[in-house]
Amino acid sequence: MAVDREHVLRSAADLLTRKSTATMDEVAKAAGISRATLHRHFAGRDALVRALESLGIEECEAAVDAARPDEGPASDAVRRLVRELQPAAGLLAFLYGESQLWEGEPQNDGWAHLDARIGAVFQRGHHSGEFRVELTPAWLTEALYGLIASGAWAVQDGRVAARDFPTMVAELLLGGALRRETSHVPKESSRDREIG
Amino acid sequence: MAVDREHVLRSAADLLTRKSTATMDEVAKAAGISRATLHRHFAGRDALVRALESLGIEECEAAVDAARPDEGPASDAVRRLVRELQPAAGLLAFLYGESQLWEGEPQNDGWAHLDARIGAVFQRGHHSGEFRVELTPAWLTEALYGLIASGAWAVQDGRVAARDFPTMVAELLLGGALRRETSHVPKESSRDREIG
DNA sequence: TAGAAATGAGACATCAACGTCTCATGTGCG
DNA sequence: CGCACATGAGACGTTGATGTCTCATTTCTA
Repeated sequence: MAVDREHVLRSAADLLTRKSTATMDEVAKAAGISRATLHRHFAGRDALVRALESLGIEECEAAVDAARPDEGPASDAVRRLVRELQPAAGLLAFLYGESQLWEGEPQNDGWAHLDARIGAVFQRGHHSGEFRVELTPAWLTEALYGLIASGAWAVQDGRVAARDFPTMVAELLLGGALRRETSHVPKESSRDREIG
Repeated sequence: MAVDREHVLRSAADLLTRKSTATMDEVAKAAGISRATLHRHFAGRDALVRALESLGIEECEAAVDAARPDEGPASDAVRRLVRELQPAAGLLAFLYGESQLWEGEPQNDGWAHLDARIGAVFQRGHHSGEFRVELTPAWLTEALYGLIASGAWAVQDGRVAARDFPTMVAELLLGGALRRETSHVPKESSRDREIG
């Protein structure tokens, strides 16, 4: 009976990832509930997007936690990060596009916290000498979001296989960020394969 | 008297890059004309976006031409390409986001032509052994668009300096695509500096 | 200069999405 | 069983953007 708020948000995320301009009616239908009920749980479109924003931040924070960003080489941390972020990639792509519209509005500062955590990984890579200093942490963070969004869309349109997503994103990003002498990009250490 | 169609399109591109949901009224104001006149030149919002699409394709094609994609090392071709594409980056970012909405609609197949030309550069890099084969040309092309869009937004929000745009985008992209033994990224050859 | 053409300003109807509301139905719980 | 509550369906008014139209004004041109 009681609507599963989580399920509604997941459905909305799925739909809005594919069609960011979807109607409240479409969102409701996608979740299998009526528009009235949708409005009972989310005061309006804004409230829904805010909720999705919170969900996205939660998922990303959880992904960063799971990626153990402070452990081992920064490059491995980035690989883990991309892998952990993949489930949230679609939602992230939607929110990344949406964020271009919030001009001066009081946006959720959860993003700032997330940016800082991710930026710290790149910064760590700089200090350890793993990453090239020409590319700033801020830009690498931005590029990570951008590549994840591009990857999510490419997967959705069938231009990239879902199973290749982590490799495509992480190896492209790292190749640019990683300073290394050899052309061989190491496989992920076996320790990092327990999940994938 | 006669409205400068080019100027209207430029203004619209500038505005829509910053605010993709801008109203026809806002577009008109940004171009310094009345909404009525805007409608006289572009039958509606769709027509305007179509025109912007054509403009974007034109500019990209011109940029690819100017980048001499078949000359010299593929990596240098990519650097030239990014540099030539920078002026169109904002428009490209808008259209890239917009393209996520056209599901099955008959989109301008000028994009296919452009994709093919850009993809060919990466393919050339694969065949010559410059680029890593793990990253497909299709993905590299997608990533190029994504990074240009990310770069355009980062510049607009002041997170990246405009003058650093070509370096940030090209070096990140190439570092991932380029197979090289040394960590030193070569400066652009002096031949390529005549424009920048 | 006079006519033709283009523009600006604004009125107007239309339409789609929104948000609110009501009422009947169905489900869970005491 | 009977009550309370959540839902579904749909009506309703509102809003914002769109597209069309008119008319006075300005600008170009013959």
